Amino acid sequence: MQITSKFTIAIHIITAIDYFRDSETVTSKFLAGSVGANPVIVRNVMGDLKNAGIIDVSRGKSGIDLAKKLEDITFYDVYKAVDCVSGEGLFHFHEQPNMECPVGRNIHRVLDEELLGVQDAMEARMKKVRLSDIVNKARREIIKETT
Amino acid sequence: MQITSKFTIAIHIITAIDYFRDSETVTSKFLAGSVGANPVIVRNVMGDLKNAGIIDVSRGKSGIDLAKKLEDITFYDVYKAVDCVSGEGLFHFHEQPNMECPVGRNIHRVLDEELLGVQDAMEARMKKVRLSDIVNKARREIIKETT
DNA sequence: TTATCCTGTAATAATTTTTATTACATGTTG
DNA sequence: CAACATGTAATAAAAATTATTACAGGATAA
Repeated sequence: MQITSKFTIAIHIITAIDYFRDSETVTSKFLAGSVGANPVIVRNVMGDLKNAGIIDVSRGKSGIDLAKKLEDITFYDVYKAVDCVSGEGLFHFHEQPNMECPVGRNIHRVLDEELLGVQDAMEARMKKVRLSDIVNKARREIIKETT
Repeated sequence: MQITSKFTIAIHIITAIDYFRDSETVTSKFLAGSVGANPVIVRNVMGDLKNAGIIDVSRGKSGIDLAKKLEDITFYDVYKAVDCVSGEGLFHFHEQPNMECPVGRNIHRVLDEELLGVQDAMEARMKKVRLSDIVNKARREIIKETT
């Protein structure tokens, strides 16, 4: 299993919004072209990012913009915004342990604490990555191409 | 997305093997009963654990046993054994970023390093959880039930 | 204000991944 | 040899992810 591509799509979108802010009118169609996915997928991710207060979107010809400074957006914010692990947690627990069995009826409670610890460690790391790091790095890479 | 239930099944299996070691002949069918999954699923997980040197399995009536001490088995060992994230990494990258677009053709390279950092943090945490912790806790919970 | 463009969202379908099932060959024990 | 278990392939069922179509409704500009 893997974490949905909605996450990398969201990061891609934010990067593109910033990068093309001055040169293009950024729409879901434009972004879909850059991402290589369907415009509706992009609009759904845009909706998530909008609800999370990360981007500003309005209808009509206005275009899309960032609602926060890149320094103030972390991987974690985006991960939460697109709801990568829903309410279920990072680990999918097998659904029907046998309640007649002493191991079966206790394993869930026993494991949950440790599983959550692992998830917490991942999320803590995500809080340390800022979108400004990503965008800066992308700009450097793009400049490097032309030399 | 979530990490496959093969992982929690594997932990469940190891716990049950240890718990029932003295009182039952532990077979894939027996384990499948405790886990609440198909015996073939259990046998596949058993195969993974066997290949990783975590359990000993033999055909015929011999039963299943642990190949290592519980203190020497970590979440990470099990996670690697059942190949939770295959070769692809924890994050599923959208597959077709547009190579005509400066953002599109650089985003993968730019993100990969940070995504790997997150994955590493998760795996590092998994290396700290020992199966002995789990089994001990399970035994305590089971004893608590009877009081 | 009206034509145009774009977002929001529902409904549906296609694809991929997980999980389950059936079947049987092979090895082991007594 | 008989009884039982694992190993594994082939297949199917179920669930999750991603894509597509369609259209209502807000925003903009002439």
